[in-house]
Amino acid sequence: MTVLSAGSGSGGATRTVTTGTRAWELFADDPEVVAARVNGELRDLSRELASADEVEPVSIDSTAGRDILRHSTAHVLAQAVQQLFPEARLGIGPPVVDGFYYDFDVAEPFRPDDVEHIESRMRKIVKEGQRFDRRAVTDAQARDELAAEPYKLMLVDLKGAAKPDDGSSVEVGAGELTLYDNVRRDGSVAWTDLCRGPHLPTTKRIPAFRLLRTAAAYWRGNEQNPQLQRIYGTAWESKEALDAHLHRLQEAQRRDHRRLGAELDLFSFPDEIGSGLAVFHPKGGVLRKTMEDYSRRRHEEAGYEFVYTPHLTKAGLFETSGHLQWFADGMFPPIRIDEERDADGQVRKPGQDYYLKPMNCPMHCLVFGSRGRSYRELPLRLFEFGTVYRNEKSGVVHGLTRVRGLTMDDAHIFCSREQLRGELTTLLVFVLDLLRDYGLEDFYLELSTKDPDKYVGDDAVWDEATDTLAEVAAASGLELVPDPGGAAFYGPKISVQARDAIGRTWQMSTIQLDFNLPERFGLDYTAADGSRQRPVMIHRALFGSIERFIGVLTEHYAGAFPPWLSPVQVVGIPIAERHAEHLDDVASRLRGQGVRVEVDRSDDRMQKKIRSAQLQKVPYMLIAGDRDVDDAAVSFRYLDGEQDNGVSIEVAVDRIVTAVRERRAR
RNA sequence: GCCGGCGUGGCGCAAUUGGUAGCGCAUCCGACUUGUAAUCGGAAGGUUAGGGGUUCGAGUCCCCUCGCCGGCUCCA
Repeated sequence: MTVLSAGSGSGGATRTVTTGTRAWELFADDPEVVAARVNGELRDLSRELASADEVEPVSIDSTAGRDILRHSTAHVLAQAVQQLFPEARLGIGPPVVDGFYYDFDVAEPFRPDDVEHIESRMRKIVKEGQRFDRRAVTDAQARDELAAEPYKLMLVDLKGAAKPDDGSSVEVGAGELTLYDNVRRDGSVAWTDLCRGPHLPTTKRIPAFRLLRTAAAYWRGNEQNPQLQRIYGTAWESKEALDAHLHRLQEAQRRDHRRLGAELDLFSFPDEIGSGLAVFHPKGGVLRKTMEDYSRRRHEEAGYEFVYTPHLTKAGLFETSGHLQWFADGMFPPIRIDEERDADGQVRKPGQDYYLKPMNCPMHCLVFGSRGRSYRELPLRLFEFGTVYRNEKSGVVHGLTRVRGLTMDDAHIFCSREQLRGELTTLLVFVLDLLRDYGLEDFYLELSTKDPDKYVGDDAVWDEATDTLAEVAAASGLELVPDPGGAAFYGPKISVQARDAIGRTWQMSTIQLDFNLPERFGLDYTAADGSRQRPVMIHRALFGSIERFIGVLTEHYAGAFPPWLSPVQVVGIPIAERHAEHLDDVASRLRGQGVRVEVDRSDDRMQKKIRSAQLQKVPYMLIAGDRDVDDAAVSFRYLDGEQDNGVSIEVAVDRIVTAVRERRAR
């Protein structure tokens, strides 16, 4: 037998033990070890080993170890729930990122104080130190023991067909069925669940956990299935790790763009307008305008041409594009213009349906098709901050990240097949460069490829395009995550995922090939040899939606935008009223250089003014008192509390203007 | 769309078993003029999201609508 050190994957000391040894005997002196990886497969510490086995300890603070901890905690949750609510039927209880959940079928949904009771019952179970005891059973035995658990019975029927992505694989694997008994110290069985394991040796080995929230969830993730009540929780290898996680949750809350949007007076969602429809206030407006202006400039430099198209169109356009056939339920219902009849009842003007546009591409196709096109015009890059409306389902609307009215920084590139490779290469570089300029640094790519059952277009073109995307992605040096079958029916796609300041990932830009729309719109151009050729179309958006991008940046920066984006860049704070004039002079010099600056002339005390500017997250506070006035200087205070006193006005203005121009962090 | 929770001045929160809607911040006015995160005093501000019902009486109980929050499903 070979015993490896945790996480080593290879090497390690070789120890000879007899068959029948149990894994825990090997790691008895290490309390962190909660399971074993035997020949690459996770096993309970109590499982017997064979002499040829390669055994690696699994530590509770490893990824696999935490999953086991969380899954075991989910069992404790389920036991607690069934003790308190004997009629509750069990769904599934897998570990998820940073935690776990368990689904229950109960007559009454859980209430907040139920959760408290459940949690304290769980603590009792943990204290009891129940052993997790594995027992292999036949299908018939399992059905017999689980007769009262209809959902578990369904899982038994699904055995082998369990999808890895719906969580059911934690209950049943492809091999034999197993039950886990929770055995008390006195040998009595407290509770049993269908589960493939592995588990912690005992409940006592759960160092720290917390129940977080309840919610409804469809059985096996399908809307057609009944809804179960889900309880979410988290569990960690130590109290400190749990606290750190709860602190991260708090941090995410502190950064919530909905909260910061109100605090910083950036935007709001007036009930009077409707769900998912934002208005930008002056401070959010200047932020947005700055973002857009910079984007426009970069697009201009990169050879894009600007177009403008209306928000509303007759139904026919979306019949041509196919949107009405595919996505009608995501579109707002039509505005019906009734037909008009004359006195004789003859139709004078036929009725018409008009739709709010959910996408800009059909309009851009019309621009391309508005006259004959030459190969000399390609690639033709049409750009628009195009506002679109999507009838998002009521339950999904969420701050700025999921809205019903949004503005895409949308472009459609029409090029020849020969140009595709070059265009995609420069495009990806352009996209990443621009995102970096806005302060996102950490990316990975996702390549969505053909769903063989659902696509249009020529296989050869698909292959070529997909290969090109893959090459371009590889050349970027970024991590590439394949998403097989994830492409839309009309073409493959690369999406850029960005990690923010606290490590969350957001889907940002998409670069999507389209073999469908040029066909549907009958677009063509005259090639050098005089033949008519069909262009390939690339859809691309960097921000995705500007609203959402503002939301993401707000959370990324926790509202403390870098100077170039900050709605108010400088606040002048006079120590006494007599110093205000001096700051007005400085302010007007800054304003002359395009800096957004205010002088706080309120009758608050200076300390209060600092606090106000701090809460508004203004990057530069310029403070002036007698000393500064005498020296023709100002004193800097930055958001981190650092000061730089007695800086000459000359230097101060230059420092700020330079930081803004170069988009520096401060 | 589904399940649950919630909706009280601009914001954050109070309001015994159904019995006169309060507080802090912000706002406005006045006083004060102070070197790095909250000076003091005063005033104004609410048909308790909207509509309907029960009741002598509803912020509180019931129904509907709208909106928000947490999930599920969805996201061209």
